[in-house]
Amino acid sequence: MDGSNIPIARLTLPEAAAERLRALIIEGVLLPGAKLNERELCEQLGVSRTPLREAFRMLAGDGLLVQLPNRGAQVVALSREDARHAFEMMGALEGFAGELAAARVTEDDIAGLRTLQVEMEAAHAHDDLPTYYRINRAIHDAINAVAGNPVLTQTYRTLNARLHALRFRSNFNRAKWDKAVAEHRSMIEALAARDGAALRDLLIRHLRAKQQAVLETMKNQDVLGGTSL
Amino acid sequence: MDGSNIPIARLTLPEAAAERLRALIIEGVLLPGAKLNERELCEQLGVSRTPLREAFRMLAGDGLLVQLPNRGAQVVALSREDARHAFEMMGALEGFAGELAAARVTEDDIAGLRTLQVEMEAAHAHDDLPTYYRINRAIHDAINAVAGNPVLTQTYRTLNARLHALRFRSNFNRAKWDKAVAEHRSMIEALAARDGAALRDLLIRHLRAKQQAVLETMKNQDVLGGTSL
DNA sequence: GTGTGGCATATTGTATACAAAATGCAACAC
DNA sequence: GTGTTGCATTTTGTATACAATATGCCACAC
Repeated sequence: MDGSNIPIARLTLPEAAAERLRALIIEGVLLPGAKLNERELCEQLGVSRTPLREAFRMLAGDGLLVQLPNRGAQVVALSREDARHAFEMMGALEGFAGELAAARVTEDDIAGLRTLQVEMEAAHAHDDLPTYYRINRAIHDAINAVAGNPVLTQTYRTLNARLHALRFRSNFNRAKWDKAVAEHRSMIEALAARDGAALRDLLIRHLRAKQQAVLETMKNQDVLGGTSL
Repeated sequence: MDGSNIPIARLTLPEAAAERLRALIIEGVLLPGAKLNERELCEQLGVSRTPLREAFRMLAGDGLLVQLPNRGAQVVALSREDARHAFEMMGALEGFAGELAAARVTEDDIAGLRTLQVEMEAAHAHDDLPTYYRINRAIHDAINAVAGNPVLTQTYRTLNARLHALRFRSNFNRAKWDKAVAEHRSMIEALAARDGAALRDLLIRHLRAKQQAVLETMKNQDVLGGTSL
């Protein structure tokens, strides 16, 4: 026996529904604050209310949905303060991941990251923004993976999803892009040098730049929504 | 209108069931690895399967339960590695909370913490372990509250619950107790001095002591359970 | 004995039915 | 007009019924 202990993944309906909803939220099809009508969503997803409601509970646990008793679920709408807290936490998580990664990184890991960096520079040179975003995410995920702490990775992913659900359109200009690419280069160098403190600082500063850009775009909607979490 | 915008908290059945189950798990009535039979639990909690299953989803999101498709839910059984990762993460969270707290603490906060410290020393002097535990928790919660980041607090609480579910009985002796009380004293001093780095180190070291004691007791059950998260 | 097939039972997964609460609207009072 | 009451409708909350899967056991072959 022992097929490597990997039980073939058969998605149950609540899991499938949650995955679909998560995507809809992160892609911005379901916007922050949107009310989710159960009956309506059931028809669209082709499931009955029972599994859908279980999906709601899962997403609420991830902080993507807010459920109000007798008043249904709605997509989380982070206030400016909420976003600030989420980014602050994200900085701590990324910084910690960097420290761990620097302590545990292997030569193979570094080689892999250097490849990603080359691809990123290419995307940058070709003005290929979608590819840049994809590789950017891959690099950050890789650092997290190198950190080798599943609890951290899980927390990071969940919070990341919540931030993506913000649907920010920060004014992304050439100067910021150039800077970001350069920062990634520095990160990989810090990692290769096993300089945890430097990598930590780089990651936190890197994120802070994004945070400021995002919070800038949220300036006006200040007291609007605002949920507890 | 405006009754301070505090909608009276009416617990829905899934929430109530989840709260009850969470308590049962943390108090050790439901032990790690225990299989949860839906029908059975329904009778004991006096709810039907629908709300119970929603409660399961919530607790699974908190990492207190593991759900296997078609095979039901069971209380999470952390492997030694899982516990190590959880503690590692916890250290990062507490350390970060300490840094934030040092930057944001007010004189009132410090006064409150000093009071707690006095109570802790009293409990220590009277050999009152339950009270000590209560105040210990209060101090750590207070530091987290002073940090002023709800996202951090939420993550901290959730992970803390998972660790408590381990049901460790680390050999707690007089020497360790003395040391712990002294460490708390140092923490509050570091906080009063607004020395974030020092507080961070103290909190991490403080936790590491507990971690080592716990992992020690888990030495034998090494490869036994082991869940993914 | 060991292992296999197949059935009965138990358990979980999903859909639906019914209950309770919230919502919207119209009639009415003032 | 403004505000309020009560009812019809919609929506959510919970229980239950039915379907699908897993589990345990026994008979049987070898």
